[in-house]
Amino acid sequence: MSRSARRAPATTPQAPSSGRPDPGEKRPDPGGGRTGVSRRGVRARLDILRAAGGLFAERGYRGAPLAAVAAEAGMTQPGLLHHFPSKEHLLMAVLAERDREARRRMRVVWDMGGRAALSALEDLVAHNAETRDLVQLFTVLAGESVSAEHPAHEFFTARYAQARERTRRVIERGQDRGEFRRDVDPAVVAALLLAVMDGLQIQWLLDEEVDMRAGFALLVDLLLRGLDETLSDADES
Amino acid sequence: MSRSARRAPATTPQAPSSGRPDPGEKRPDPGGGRTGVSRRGVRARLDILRAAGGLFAERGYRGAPLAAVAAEAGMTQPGLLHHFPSKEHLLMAVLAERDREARRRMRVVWDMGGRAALSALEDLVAHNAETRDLVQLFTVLAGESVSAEHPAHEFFTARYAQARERTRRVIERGQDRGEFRRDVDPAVVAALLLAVMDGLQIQWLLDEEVDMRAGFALLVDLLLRGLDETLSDADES
DNA sequence: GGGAAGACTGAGTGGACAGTAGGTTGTTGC
DNA sequence: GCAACAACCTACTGTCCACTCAGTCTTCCC
Repeated sequence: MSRSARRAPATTPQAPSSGRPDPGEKRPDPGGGRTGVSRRGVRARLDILRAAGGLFAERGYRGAPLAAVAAEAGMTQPGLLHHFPSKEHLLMAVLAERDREARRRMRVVWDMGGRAALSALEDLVAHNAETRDLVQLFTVLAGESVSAEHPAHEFFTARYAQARERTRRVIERGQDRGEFRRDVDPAVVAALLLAVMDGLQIQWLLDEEVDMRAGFALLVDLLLRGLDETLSDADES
Repeated sequence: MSRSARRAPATTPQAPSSGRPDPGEKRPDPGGGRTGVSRRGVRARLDILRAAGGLFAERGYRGAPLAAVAAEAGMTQPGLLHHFPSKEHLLMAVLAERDREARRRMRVVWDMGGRAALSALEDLVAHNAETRDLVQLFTVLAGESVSAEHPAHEFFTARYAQARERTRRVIERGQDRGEFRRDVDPAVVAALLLAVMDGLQIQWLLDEEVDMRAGFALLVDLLLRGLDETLSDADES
């Protein structure tokens, strides 16, 4: 009778790995046996995901009751649970959905390398400063999920590990091209870049006066100066 | 009959501003009327604050039931509520307590200026890497409290504002001494420094492999190079 | 247009949890 | 040692909330 006796909602963001069809993914052809999701259902799922994204961002996962999400989506709470078998499944679906959007934007950066990637990252930060909802969702949930038993803990652990890995490769590519000095650890630069983005987001969310763009631009400027291959003076005090 | 009809626990961290004596603050002399806190009570309060600090760090404020805190402190839940009239009061007391410790460490940095302060900050980061509990408490609660209606929202807003302001002055002092270039905004540098500390903490808490010290050292190195008064070449591409 | 599956609703259930009431035990100043 | 108050405890209340059940309405393929 324990709470976690039901089917676990899968730590990987893509799908709750249950027998149900992947939510939000419209099946192109139901085939023969009239099984799947109706057009109305697809719409309802999108409404729920949108509502959940907003409320989780505003109040956090634990602070947002399912009934509030359902009301925001224009239905009752059991109605919502028809589409997502549990609150945890809903959370993972929201993360998968929003993560897809975030990754699409990051791909622009990851596909480049060196200096170009850094200025693409600056553009991303500028874009983030316009989309408070998405930023707040990930910041609030990342903070909440530092606790080991939070349902999104493993999601964020994996997400950060991957982001660091890909960003590290971006820096390495810059080194390979001779744009950056080789005596700094690309992994450390990657962690630093991600840290600045997150840290500035927290401050910005708490106080809109904080200028994320200026802060990140300063870091990029410092990196471009400090990592410049041509200026490698060896002054180690 | 609303939940918030009871006495609000004060947004400033120092005291719940209620008629009760300031918790955790042993009254030096009860005077005449036999009013105050017994030696046993002082001990109990400290136990509760320690337990609450640990559990709030582990599970977050909303995720940690009062009964669990009480059990950890060796008493029942109503026993705990004898010392702290509500969970919210307890949270503010924990924050006040731990913040005092954190400020004491920051004072070393703030009392200095320029380069010396930056290396003092490095020491602080190194110290943080040894005290996971305190770091996790503030990281988890800061994330949770981004939501506007979180009880600690205003606490963290004020805390960050003050930290930025004091760090800004540290940078300004460096400029006044001629250690740093004057063409960078000290407020932006301050936000950047705090952002890196927070961002690295999140990554480190999710994955201990992340090297906070190396990340912060890199930033300081970049700052020392980039802000060096003597090397002010005016290459603005 | 009939029927089967999907998309719901209203009315619960059970458990977790913050806070209360009122009584009992411990401590301390006189 | 004895008031008086602090420091508890047991038992309870009210509420919130995730989730269930049993049924009704809607969609959509044939």
